[in-house]
Amino acid sequence: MPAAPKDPRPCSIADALALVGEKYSLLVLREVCLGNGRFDQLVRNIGAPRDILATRLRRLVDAGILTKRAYSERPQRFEYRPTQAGLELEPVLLTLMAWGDRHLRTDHDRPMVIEHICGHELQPVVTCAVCGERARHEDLTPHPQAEGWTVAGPRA
Amino acid sequence: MPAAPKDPRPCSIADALALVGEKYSLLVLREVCLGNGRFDQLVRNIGAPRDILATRLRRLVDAGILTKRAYSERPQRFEYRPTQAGLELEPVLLTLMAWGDRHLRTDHDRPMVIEHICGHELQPVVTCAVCGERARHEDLTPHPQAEGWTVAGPRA
DNA sequence: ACCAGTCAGTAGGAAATTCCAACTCACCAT
DNA sequence: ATGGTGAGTTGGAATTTCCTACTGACTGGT
Repeated sequence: MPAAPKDPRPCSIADALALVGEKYSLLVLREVCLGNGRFDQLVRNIGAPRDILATRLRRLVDAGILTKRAYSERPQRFEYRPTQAGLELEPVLLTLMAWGDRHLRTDHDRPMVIEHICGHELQPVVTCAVCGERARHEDLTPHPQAEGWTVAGPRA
Repeated sequence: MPAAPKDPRPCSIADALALVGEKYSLLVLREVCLGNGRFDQLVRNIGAPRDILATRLRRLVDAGILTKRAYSERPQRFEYRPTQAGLELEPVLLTLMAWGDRHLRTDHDRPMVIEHICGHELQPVVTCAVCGERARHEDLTPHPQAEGWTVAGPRA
C-alpha cells in the first residue's frame, strides 16, 4: 500500500470493504459462521489458493473479526472462529445470499435454505429497528455529516 | 479468467460476490443509489482509477445492475443508474454501513446518517419477512440443498 | 521401525490485475 | 484561438494472484 491519496470521502461502507471486501474474505466468514473454521476445510470449501487464504486469515484476525484457537495441541491444529464483530457481519451475508437467490438463479433451486426459529424459511429483509418497517429506497433520506459529500436528489 | 476448476460449492453469496465483489463495485453502487451517476463524479467520489472504473461499469451494465443513459446528446454525456436489481443491493450497503459505523469508529461521528420515513434515524437490522423477528445467528439453521456442503453444528 | 496420510502453512516464479499519468475526441464558452 | 469539461482509452510500471511443490509436526497402521 503506497500511501493513500485516495478515498476522497469518509464512508463506513468503504472502510468496511477495505477490511472484508478483498476476494475470499466474505467467503471465509460464510464458512466460519457455519462452523467450518479449519484451514484445509476453508481451502476446500472456498477454493482459494492456500497462500492467499493464509494472508486473508491473518488480516481478519488482526482486524478482530476472527480468532485463531488451537483445538488440539500435540499435533498443533487450529480453528478460526468469528468474534462478535465477525458474527455481526452475518446479516451482510444473509442479505447478499438473498439477492443472489433472487437475481442469479432463474430456476428456483437455492443452494442453501436457512430455517428461522419461527419455523419458516428465513426471508431476510432489512428493516428499521425503530419502527420495524422495511427500509425502502424511497423512504430513505441521506444526511451527509462530513465534508466531501454531494448527494443529488433521488430523481426517479 | 482461465477456466474455473474452483468454487467447490454452489453458493449464492459466492455468485453475488463474483458480480459485485470486485474492488470499487459496491462503491459504484453506493454512488448511483445516491444519484451521483456520472463518470467523473464516480472517479472523484470513489477514488478509483478511470480505466478500472470503466471496466467495472461495463460489467455492472452487462450484468443488469446498472443502466447507462444519455442525459445529454450533443455533447454526449452519460449517467449510470441502478436497475431494480441494483436497487435491491442497497440493503447490503445499509447493512455494511451499519457494521462499519459500529465497529470501525470508536468516536461517534458517522460520516453519514440516513433518515427513515418514520422520522427517526435508520438503524438497519435484518429480520425474517415471515415473522418479523430479528435474524439472530443462534436462531438460524442452515439446510444445504446441493452437493458439496458440510456444515458443522454451531458449537458456541 | 517404516511407510502413508493429515493439517497448516511457506516458497518461488509465472500470469493476471491494478495503478498512474498522459492522451484523445467532442463539444461549449470567451 | 484558447481553455475547460465529460467520458473515456492507452501503455507501461507496480502489485497481487495463482499454482505447484515443499516443509514440518505429528498420528496410525503393520
